[in-house]
Amino acid sequence: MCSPMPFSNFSPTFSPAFGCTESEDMRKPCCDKQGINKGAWSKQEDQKLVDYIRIHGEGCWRSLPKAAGLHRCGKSCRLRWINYLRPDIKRGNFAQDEEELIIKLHALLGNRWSLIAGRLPGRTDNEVKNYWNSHIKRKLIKMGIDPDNHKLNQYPIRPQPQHDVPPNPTDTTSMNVACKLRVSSTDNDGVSDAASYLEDETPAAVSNLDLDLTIAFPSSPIKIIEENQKKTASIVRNDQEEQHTAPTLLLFR
DNA sequence: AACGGCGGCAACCGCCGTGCT
DNA sequence: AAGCACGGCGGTTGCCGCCGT
Repeated sequence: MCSPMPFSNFSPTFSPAFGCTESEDMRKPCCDKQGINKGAWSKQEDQKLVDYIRIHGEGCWRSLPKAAGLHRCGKSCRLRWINYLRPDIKRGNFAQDEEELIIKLHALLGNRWSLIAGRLPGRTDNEVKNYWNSHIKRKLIKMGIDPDNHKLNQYPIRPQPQHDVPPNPTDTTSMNVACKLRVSSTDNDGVSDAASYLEDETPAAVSNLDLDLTIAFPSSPIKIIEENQKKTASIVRNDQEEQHTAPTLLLFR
């Protein structure tokens, strides 16, 4: 799912089908929900799971709880291992570059957290998803950016310079901001293409992902010309003015 | 000090794709 | 071909700690 499994060859005794004989365990429900612990994991449970996977490796999650002496559903064990116990988990705050990468990848892939997390070594999909929902989403909303489609859905909360033509606040379509990506897709319809594009890349290559998330108001040809003239003029303006005329996502400056 | 609101995060739920019988 | 179980994924929930009143 995410980064390559460090324990894939963890133990020479690893057998993917450990405790998973067809006659005994195949084609049975995941768990009968009876006598199954739920909720937070205790240290003892964590230790049991870690110890078991250290010896036997991952595989056959359904039979794992029984084999490891855990009163948990296999899914729960898998989740606990992947999201918390794996030794390559990078815990702690997200770095600025990680945050930027998440935003860029989300613009490309949407809510495909496992794909996004796969580009962030040591981060899990759950962690990325939580960070997006609790931090980034709010941040973007504050900036007047729709976190779902990465378009400007309201004018950024900042004083407007007189020389700029303010968008009609009642015309929401004119407020749309296109995220221009230098990859094959330019909108959500291209997500699958972009996803496959990403999937073919190595993590190292992704770090060079050249995403231009400059945003611009879609307009008529005349307006586009006017935009270009403004942009050209804005080059010689100071940085503060430039922020008003060329609404680029601040995060990518 | 007590209480309530809020945010962060771990964990669960339910669906889907895949592979096996 | 159909049915079933498994693994994986995204959405959602609920607990817990922090902070303000």
